[in-house]
Amino acid sequence: MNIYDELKWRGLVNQVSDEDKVREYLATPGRVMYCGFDPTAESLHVGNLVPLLCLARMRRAGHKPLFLLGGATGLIGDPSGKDKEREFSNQERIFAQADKIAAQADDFFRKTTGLPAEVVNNYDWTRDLTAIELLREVGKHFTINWMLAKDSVKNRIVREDSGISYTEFSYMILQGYDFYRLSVDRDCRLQIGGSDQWGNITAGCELIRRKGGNEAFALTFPLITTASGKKFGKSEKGAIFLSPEKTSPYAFYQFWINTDDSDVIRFLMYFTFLKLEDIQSLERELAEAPHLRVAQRRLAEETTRMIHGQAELDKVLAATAALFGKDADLRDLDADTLAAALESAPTKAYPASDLPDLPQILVDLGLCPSKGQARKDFAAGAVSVNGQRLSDPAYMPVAGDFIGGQLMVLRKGKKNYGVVRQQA
RNA sequence: GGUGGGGUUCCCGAGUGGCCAAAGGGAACAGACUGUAAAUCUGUCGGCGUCAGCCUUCGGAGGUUCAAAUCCUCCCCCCACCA
Repeated sequence: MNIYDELKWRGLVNQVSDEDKVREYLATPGRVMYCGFDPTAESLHVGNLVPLLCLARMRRAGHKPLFLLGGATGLIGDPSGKDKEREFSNQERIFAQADKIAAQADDFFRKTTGLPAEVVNNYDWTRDLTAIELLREVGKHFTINWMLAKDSVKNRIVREDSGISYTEFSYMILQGYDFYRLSVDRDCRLQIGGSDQWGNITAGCELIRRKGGNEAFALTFPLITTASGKKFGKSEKGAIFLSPEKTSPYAFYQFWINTDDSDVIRFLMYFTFLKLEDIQSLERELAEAPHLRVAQRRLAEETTRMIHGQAELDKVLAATAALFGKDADLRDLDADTLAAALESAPTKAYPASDLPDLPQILVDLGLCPSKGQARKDFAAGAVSVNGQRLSDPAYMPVAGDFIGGQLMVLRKGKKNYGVVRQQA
């Protein structure tokens, strides 16, 4: 099947500049396409997964996707989808973040396609561009009238309270120039991106056309939403990052396994490489036995393996079985298994002789924001020690509460764990 | 520059001298029910606390008062209309 049609049944096509021509373009293997990522953080997050995966899908379909790192555009600030002008962050920081993201992209491509990522950085061709060159070679091809009509600009001009700086206003020109350069240097004729990138992408198509190059195409993905209308990709604790340093594999897996029934089938299409018939069979299982959560498990496994690898997934599954399994009595487990299961849970060590009270420990572990709240949580029956609910905040743990003489497992709510260790 | 309207606890938004840690809604957290889902119901929702109370908060700085988010003065910021 043409990769374009696969994107289509997965529900990943929001807008295309020319459906027939894009399909035709993608019908021949070895085609080049790109998607840009501005290094505005030190790690990509699950919100970047759709475009990232799409590049991998392209390669798996025999094409040559480019991962464009926005070293230059990251210094400017994309107004798309933002209702306010943003602060600059300094250049060193952007570049350091760019290095991390490049490494992350590389890791992702090796895991999903077996080959390293092909990373290009727009700073490389923007760095030496003079203002005169930019204005003569690029600026001349854009009319202000046309630029003002773009949603990203219009939305900001309409707002009396924010406006848009000339810097951010110019962002689309730089991104357009990227596309132009890649079309000339790499014969890249397709740019993909989130739905908010439509204006920026078509700016590139327009520039390429006006400068007399090949016709170029735009394709955007839909905005990923959840059935409940919440923003996708945020947990209570904030964004879910792909970097294990910022979001542990355990937390990553938990994010996916908690997906709503009403979202999970869609997400399997967006975020996995599973075939349509496999997803349909999961859909049937979900309908027949929702409590088994087969679809959610599969989604969490596929995504965790994709990002963190099989070895990390195995550890996460062991931890999950220990903490949420049917007959998981924490006391039956040996301390080592438990320690491994709770590897990513917050841990605190105290001298055996000088243990603070439990509310203080909950605060230290970050499970409760304050001691007052911790006491309220005790009163509400939200706290358990080694799997046993405990309602007395004044309870002082004894030696026997430390499994294997080493660790005590605290839980607040249904799924917030912390580990207390005894210091010798 | 002129005139008018504003800045309240995470967000929206009431409150115009004591009954205000401040209505209501949202978000969030927890409990019940479940399936580590959704919906629903219940509770909590500034900090500390031996739950009596203490401390901090209503743009900022002063002042009036026994007592201020509420009154006065100055300052900062935002919005609307006019120039």
